[in-house]
Amino acid sequence: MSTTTPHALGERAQIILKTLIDRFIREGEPVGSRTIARESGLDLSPASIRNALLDLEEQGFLQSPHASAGRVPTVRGYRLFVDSLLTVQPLESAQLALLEQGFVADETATRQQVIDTASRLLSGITRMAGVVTLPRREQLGLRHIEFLPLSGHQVLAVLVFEGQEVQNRILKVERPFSASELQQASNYLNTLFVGKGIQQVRDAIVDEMRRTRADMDELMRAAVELASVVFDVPEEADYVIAGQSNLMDFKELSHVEKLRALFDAFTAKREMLHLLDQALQGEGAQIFIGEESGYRVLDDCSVVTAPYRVNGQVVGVLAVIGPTRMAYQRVIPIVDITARLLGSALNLSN
Amino acid sequence: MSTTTPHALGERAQIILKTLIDRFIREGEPVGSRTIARESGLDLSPASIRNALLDLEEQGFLQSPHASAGRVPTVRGYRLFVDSLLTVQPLESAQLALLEQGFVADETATRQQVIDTASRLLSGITRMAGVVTLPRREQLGLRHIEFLPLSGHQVLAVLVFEGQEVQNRILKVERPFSASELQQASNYLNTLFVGKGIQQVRDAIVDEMRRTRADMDELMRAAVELASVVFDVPEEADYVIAGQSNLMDFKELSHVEKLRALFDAFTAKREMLHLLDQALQGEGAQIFIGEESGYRVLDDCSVVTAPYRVNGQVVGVLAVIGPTRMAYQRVIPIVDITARLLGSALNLSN
DNA sequence: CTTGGCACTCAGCCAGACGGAGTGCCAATC
DNA sequence: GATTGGCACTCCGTCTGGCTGAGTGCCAAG
Repeated sequence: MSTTTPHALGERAQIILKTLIDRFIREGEPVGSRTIARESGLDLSPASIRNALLDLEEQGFLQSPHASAGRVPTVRGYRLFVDSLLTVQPLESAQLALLEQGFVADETATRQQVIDTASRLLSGITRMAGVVTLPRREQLGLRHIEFLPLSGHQVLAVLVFEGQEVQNRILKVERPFSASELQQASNYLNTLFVGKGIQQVRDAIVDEMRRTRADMDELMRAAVELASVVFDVPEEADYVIAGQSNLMDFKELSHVEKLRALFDAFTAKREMLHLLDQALQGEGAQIFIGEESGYRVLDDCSVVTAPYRVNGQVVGVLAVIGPTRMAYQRVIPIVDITARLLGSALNLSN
Repeated sequence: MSTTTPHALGERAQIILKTLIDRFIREGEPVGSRTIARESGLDLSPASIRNALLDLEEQGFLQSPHASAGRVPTVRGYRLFVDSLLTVQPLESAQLALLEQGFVADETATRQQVIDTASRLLSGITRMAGVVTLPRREQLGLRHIEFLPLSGHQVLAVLVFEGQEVQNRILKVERPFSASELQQASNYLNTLFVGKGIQQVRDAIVDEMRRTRADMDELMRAAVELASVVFDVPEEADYVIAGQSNLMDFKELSHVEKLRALFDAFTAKREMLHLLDQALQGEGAQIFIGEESGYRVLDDCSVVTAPYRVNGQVVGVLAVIGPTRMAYQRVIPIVDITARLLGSALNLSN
């Protein structure tokens, strides 16, 4: 809003800003001119640094908590840092090993277990909160559909998707169906739907219903009816979170009220899902710093996200949530690699 | 350990203890003699009260945080209070209505949804944390078993139990089975197992395997093999928790480290499950006060539990977790009634 | 442009003082 | 013998003022 110039910062200013943020991320306390003079490698006196800091503050990259403290990055400062000052560290081999072991090919692992593992690993390695959204079925191909008779007017529908996803739904039906009727219905629907994504299936259902008139027997019509009920249920997005309590250790979040609001948002899920959905759209890793997320509860947090793929399709997002003062250089590659590993762990089972 | 006498407290002492604890539960601050003199209705001077308090302290029902504060109940004091001093309040009708609405008969609700609702209601009404264990399949009768062919060497097993419980498992198999083979296998197993509890099913499997020799064809043998794999998987107990963050508002828990330990215990689940398991054994409502639970993280908490039933069988537990200073008179009936409502909500769908 | 010097600001910490709440004990009273 | 008023004492919480250290902004000299 009050942006005045594109601010192509001079190299000098960039170095100073970078050392300041580096230091602040490491130590968590406002950084003064003397410190920067020592650590920047610039061979300038504190006084000169002070001048530069004053400029940076005027341009909105820094601020001081009070008159005689050092300086602290603003959201704007972090943004610049992340976008162009950051030197992404390669992942430490110990942590890489940890990740790979966590995803070691285990054919018996359920989808849920794999997802849980992913978020636990994220939070464990970063010591912050790890989030993984469940894969959106919308994007997954259907492997199998089956109807089973329960008592009288209840039918159990079983949907099997790519990527370890199995889904059950109990339906009420008008008249009882026998096992063999349901068997036929399942067979019929399988020939129609297998391999398609949910949206395609829906389209196919509409098609079938249109063509229904002449060439279909009553059973097939019933089958399509059932299918239309099953696939009509809108998918509810959801996610798994781990390591919430890690966030309690950061002093910048330790205000009880804020923390509580944050935790509540985690369980309410709605706002969180909105945010993660944005990350789903984008291509690669994405970072939301402080207020950028647009959600009050996240004002003091940053969110580092990366989408993951099954069968080449983006089906979900993982994220690390922590204080704005987080070690972005470290977190970014962690999220990135975990996304890849998770993707292939889910693929593997098709 | 250092119990000296059965301590049949005099009526006088009981009244004083009760008013003190009542007051402390309401206000959360150490209670002094003057307050009790005013509130007990005993028409005694503070000085007399002081004498009585001194006795109660010596007998271990009270303690003072420091020399010139009022007094506070010990675990022992709460115990006595809960066991014999407590006047259980009937549930306010507003809250009763809330509960009943929450469980309004909804045939389409899944087991998971019903359980979630229960724990949310518990936490919502008590403003503390609500916990509900998932129903133990061990106790539930099997309604249906089915095998479905997936690709090549994978078979999907679907188990349907009483009480909305559906369970999927993907199995590896030695040789591919055709759909009709699996159909036959399912039929066969259904005739053997339906209506039985898991343990009975396991027994039946062992039986079948013994009788296998002569009168069974290869397919049936395979069927039993499959079943033995499916039912061999030990059930992992689990629970759902809601309103964790409510606990952050209690000053007695607000020490960050403790709170964090507590939250971690909630997600680690192991110790919690142990405790809840004890409650499963007992008959009715059960209360663990402070250290009575035997788990360090719960030292400053009390847990009020009640088991719930499906088909007359106890299959799970619900609990409210809060600070030792909680309104037991209010919480006990809430947990109790919720248990009943949850039980019938789950029953209803068989 | 850079630098040393300087006055100034401000948070954090310590020490001391004070008031309030509540106690334990004792001697007087019913 | 239980009950009570009186009293000295303890201890917490809060407020105060003073001090220190860190860091600043500005200015004038290099």
